[in-house]
Amino acid sequence: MENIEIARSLEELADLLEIQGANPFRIRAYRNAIRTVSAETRALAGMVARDEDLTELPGIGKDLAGHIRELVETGTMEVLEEVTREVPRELATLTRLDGVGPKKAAKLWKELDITTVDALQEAAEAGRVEELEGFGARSVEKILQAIEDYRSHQSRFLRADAVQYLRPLLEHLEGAEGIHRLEVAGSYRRGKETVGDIDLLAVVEAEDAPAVMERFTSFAGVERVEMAGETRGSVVLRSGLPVDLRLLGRESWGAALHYFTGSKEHNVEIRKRAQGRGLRVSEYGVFRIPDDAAEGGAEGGAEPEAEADPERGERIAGATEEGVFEAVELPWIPPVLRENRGEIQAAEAGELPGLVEFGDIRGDLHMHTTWSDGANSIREMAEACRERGYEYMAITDHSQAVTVANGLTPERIRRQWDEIDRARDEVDGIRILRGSEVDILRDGSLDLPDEILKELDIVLVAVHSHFGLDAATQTERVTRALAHPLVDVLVHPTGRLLNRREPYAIDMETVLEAALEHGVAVELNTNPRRLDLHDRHLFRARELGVPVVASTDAHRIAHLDYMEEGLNQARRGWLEADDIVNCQSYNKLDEWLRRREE
DNA sequence: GCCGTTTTCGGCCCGACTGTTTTCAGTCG
Repeated sequence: MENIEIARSLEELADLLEIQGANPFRIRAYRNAIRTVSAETRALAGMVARDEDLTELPGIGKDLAGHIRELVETGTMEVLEEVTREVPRELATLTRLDGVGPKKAAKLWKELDITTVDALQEAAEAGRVEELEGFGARSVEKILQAIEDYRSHQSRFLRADAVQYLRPLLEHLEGAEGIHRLEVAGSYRRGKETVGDIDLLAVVEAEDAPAVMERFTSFAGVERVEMAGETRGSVVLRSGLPVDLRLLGRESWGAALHYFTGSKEHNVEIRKRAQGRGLRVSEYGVFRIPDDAAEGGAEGGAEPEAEADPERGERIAGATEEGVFEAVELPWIPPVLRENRGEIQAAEAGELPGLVEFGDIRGDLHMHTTWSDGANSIREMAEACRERGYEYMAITDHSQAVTVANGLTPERIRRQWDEIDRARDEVDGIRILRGSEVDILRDGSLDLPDEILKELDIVLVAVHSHFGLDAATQTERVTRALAHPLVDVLVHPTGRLLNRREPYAIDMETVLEAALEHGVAVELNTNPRRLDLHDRHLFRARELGVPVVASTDAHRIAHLDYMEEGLNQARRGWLEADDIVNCQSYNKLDEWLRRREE
């Protein structure tokens, strides 16, 4: 069982418990555990099998360790069975709707016996929902809109797509009177491969705020305005991309940038850390909590806490992000690392990684040409790589089994070598390696004979068929390929296509261990639709010492530019130039490639 | 349900906006 499946079961449990009205702190504990499980790079199932202590993991205590163990061993959890006897399983999906939380879901179910999105839509259209206490005509309107969004836009936006939709809005805002600074925060700034929405921050003078908000909501590309308050506005663009804008003063810029960059998990840790130092961190700044801030229970709940002034206490930081970190005694942490995956501890110990930069890349080792399914010739690709300042490159067309991509037979490969030789003569200043993206056949054998592989400078291997094998078989298939002595790199290791295809079932921990054992590298495929391996597995590869190749899998010249943005994923996996094979000089690369001759 | 340079008991992150409310609950980020 994969960690993601464990997380999913725990999530279902947490959702249902919340609808049931369980202790909110218990729910929070479950949610913390879910984050731990999904962020963990080792397979929990393996830990269970080896009888390792799960309570070592943060947020997992005796009870949750027991639940997870039970889930791994039996496929279910008694505690989940128990809840589902009382609360219908499907009810959790209602809370996926914008504006519907556990309380409303519970009410819909108890009062109207609604458990599915379909039933909710029917009831809402029939006018039954707006009669409920706490609901009204406006709520129903929002629920119907949320249902429509849910059906049309279940997936997140590719970062690369979001960039396109966002650009005109940024230009529209940059021309506005009264905006002193404008920046995109959120998961976009953290370099995530997909974004759910866009968080914009702008510094404005208080008197300019209404006009700026008006300019934002009146942008021609806005399809509808969700809300527009004094400091916060929210719209949906025609592309479906939701965009939030927050207006703030200069003194809060750093605090707000930090706060809205997230991640939520990172922020929670920072706030806890601040609290331990007698400080309060919010999007407005860092404040010293005044001594007279009553601890006491004497208030008897008479005075509503909501009245609290967000600016209370002495402001000690907030204008810059550096200042916010400094207030909690940390160096500035790059946004790509802010996922609460150990960056705070690393920062404290002065051990933040020196993240890889585009300038560190010396070559691209995965690309296609007109020989298989690419659009440009070998020579054109070579010239384009040289223009990008690379020292070396590899031509890696498909092998024969991938017939849809016009894969190369051994005979055609030999002929291709002649053309590579000619390109080597014609294009100066770059080393052209002869390679192949060799198909891993169903049984884990390779699609080309050893006598061909031996004469290649670099051998990539990949799965392009039989995605549906069960995890054990798929893992066995791939690890068998990695054990072949002539293999250099496993490319797009999980096969995922963002928003289109889930990774195939495979135990990546076992695959990475096999790669380490056989001296094989794994790829970070920087195509924005793949970004495969993803950050957690890159992090794990680095931890184990498995080398990584970052490559574009370009099928035309323009795709060579995927490298720059794609490296966000490498940075999110904490990779430094030393961890990446194609950041090494040609001599070092050549040395590594020759290891297989020994 | 988890956790411990305030604590093994009593805490658990902070604030804005909306809608349906006459003072606040729910939801979201």
